[in-house]
Formats: sequence, C-alpha cells, structure tokens
Amino acid sequence: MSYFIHADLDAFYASVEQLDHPEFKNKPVIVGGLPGDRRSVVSTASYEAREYGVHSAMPLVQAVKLCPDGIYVRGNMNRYREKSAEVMAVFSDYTPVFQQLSVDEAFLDITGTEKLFGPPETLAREIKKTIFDKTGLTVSTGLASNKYVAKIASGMSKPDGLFVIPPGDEEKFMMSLPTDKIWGAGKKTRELFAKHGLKTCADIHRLSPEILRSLFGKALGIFLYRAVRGQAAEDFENKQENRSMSAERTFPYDLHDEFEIETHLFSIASEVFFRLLQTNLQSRTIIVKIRYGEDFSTEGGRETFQNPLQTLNEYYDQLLALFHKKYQAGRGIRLLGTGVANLEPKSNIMQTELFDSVTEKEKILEKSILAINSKYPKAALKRGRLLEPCPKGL
DNA sequence: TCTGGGGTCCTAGGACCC
DNA sequence: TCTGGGGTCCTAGGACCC
Repeated sequence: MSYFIHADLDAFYASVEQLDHPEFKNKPVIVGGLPGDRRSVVSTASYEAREYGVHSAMPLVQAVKLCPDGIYVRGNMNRYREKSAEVMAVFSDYTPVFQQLSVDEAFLDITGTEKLFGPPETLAREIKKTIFDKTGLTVSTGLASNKYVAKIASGMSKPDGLFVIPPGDEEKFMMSLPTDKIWGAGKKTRELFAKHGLKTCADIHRLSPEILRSLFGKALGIFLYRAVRGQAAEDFENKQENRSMSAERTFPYDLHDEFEIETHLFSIASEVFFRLLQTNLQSRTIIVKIRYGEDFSTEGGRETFQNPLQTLNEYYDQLLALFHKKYQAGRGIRLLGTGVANLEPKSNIMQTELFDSVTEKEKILEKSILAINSKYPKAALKRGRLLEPCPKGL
C-alpha cells in the first residue's frame, strides 16, 4: 500500500511576516503591496485578514477598502525562499522521496516508512509538530494512497489540520465533493459545469468518457473522468521542468514613449538572460509579451532560431525586432514581458567552431557585466547595447 | 472590484516533407 | 488534374496553478 502526504503551509508569506514581526501577530496582514500602489494584487492574506473578505489575487485597492486598518507589506521573496528551504529540509528528514510543488507545498511519499516512524497518521502528526517546533509555521496536511487525493484532502484540513482518506475510500470521498473542489478545474471549467448542471463530482461520475470528451475536450475530459474516481494521480507525476524562463513587468501608468519602452525591454531581457546564464541551459526561442492598458488585451510573439542564443546583444536585437513587428504603435502599454523557451542542456560542441572569438569575448564580458549589475541594481538600468562592437582599426 | 508574476500544459491551425 | 494522410515543427492564445 502506498501512502502520500500533501503538505501546504498556511498563509505562507503572511505567516512569515508575522513570525519576523511579532507585533503583526493576530493582526490582519496583507502581502502584495502598500496602500496606494496602483495595479497591485494581494499575494497572501493572513487568516485575520481573510475575516474581512480579503483573499489572494484580489486587487490591492479592493483589499484596502475592505480592510483599511490592515498591515500591508510588499513582501520579500528571498526571505520566503529561505524559510521554505527550512521546511523542505524537515520533509527530507522523513523521506527522501518528496516532490516540491511550489515554494509552500510538497508531496511526501511515505510508503514503507512504518517500521521507522510508525503508522502514516502518526508520522503526519509528527511532521506537523516538527515543522512548527523548528520553523514556527503551521502546515495543513492530507494523507491518502495517492497524491491527487492527498492534495484535495489537505485543502480541506486548512488551517493547521490533518485530513486522512483511508485506503479504499478514495472514490467515495471524491464523489461526496462539490465540483469546485476539483483541483485542475478553474473558473472556465466551473462555468461549463454550471452550464451543464454538474454540481457534484457524483454528477460527473455518471458521465461516460465519450460524453466527457465531447463536453470538455480530449485531455480535460479524460482528466475529469479519472479525477472523480480518485485516480488522477499520475497526471503530475512526470512534470517536465525548465521548459521556459521569463520575466514581465506591469507599469503603474501606461507607457507611450519609445525610449522608455525600449529601456524597459532591455532591462527585462537582461534579467532573463542573466538567470539563463546561471543555469546549464540554452535557448533557441525568444518570446515577447505586450499588454495594452485600455482594454487589458494581451498579445504575444515568439520566434525560434536555428542556433541557440549566444549573447544578450543577440537576444535584445531579435527581441526588439519582434516587438516592433507585434506592437500596435501608439497604444499605451500596461505590461511588457519577455522570455526564452525550448530550453535544452548546453552543448559546448559547436561553439568554438561556429562562433568566432569576438562572440566568445563578448560572452565573457557580458557575463561579468551582468553579474555586477545584479549586485548593484541601481546602476543597472542602461538602454541599448551592453557592449558596442569595437570600431574597426581602433 | 479593475485585474501580479512565474511557470506548465492543451488546442488548433499552418507550413513543410514524404 | 483539383487534391490523401501521417509526421514534425512552429505559432498564438488560453486555462490553470501557486
């Protein structure tokens, strides 16, 4: 028999803030921005703040209206990652087979640990206690025979709970749930459920695979068929990683000025390229993303090349060309983004042959400049080329 | 309400080749 | 002439997750 725990930290960012600032304890803490920040969104609300109706993804201005006396902070990802690492280290003390899903949740495969740690439920309680003792954070947990059901169970144990689904009860448990508990069916799919009068998982359970496929499409249809039977565990078993890398920025006021637009494009591209350099990956595809202010519409563009990108100069050249191909000149820009895709492990085979020594020197120089820029971000914003080609004969 | 940022996967259609 | 089918690669947009 297999056993999985899904563990999910409660109101993670807000809890870390309360931990680091004891005066925030038992107060409504909202992470995501300061009152007055335009176009921000709530990232995490403490349970005290949720009493006011504040929740994740809510526009910050609305949160301020609901909870004017809340404690607002922009947040500090580095600190949250640090705390996350402490938690993950505890998990790995109990099982080597654990899968981190995001900064605040993980699956633990505890199959076969009974001799060491006792029955699964006992172990789940011990893990919760250890996390709290060592990090001061509370964690919601679900225990089941597969990951999917464990994930749903942990969601129902919030906050600071443990929800156990005994082996054999997976299908019965799923059937008892309303459709909005299905992990993997979001807003649009729930609208479809409503349209077809599907209120509970049992309603979906009655539909044949063929009907599900015709209503929801191939992949989603099959997924739903399995999900309501408590069998959808393999769906995220082999999630591919490192397929793309991107950065984007929403501006408090729409951009119109070309110089400003290009400056931001360069700055965002530098950030992506620097992150790419810190991996052993390379990319042949660049992506641009533009969101217009007036109607919130978003457009993308992408281009794939024969050979992997070598330098930031090259990346920025191509990006700028692609941007101007897609941009509807004159419209105000709310968001700019760029990224690289088709990531693959770096191969050094062709490089020395295909690329001349100028490119090699350029790469080395760029690398050190980007490293300096990341250390002193104030000095980093610089439009145009990082390095101009050396004029001939000088 | 006026809608972040960083990801993954799916769908549909076009281009191209055999 | 007036048009198959499979495979692969690519693009654009969208759904979803945390």
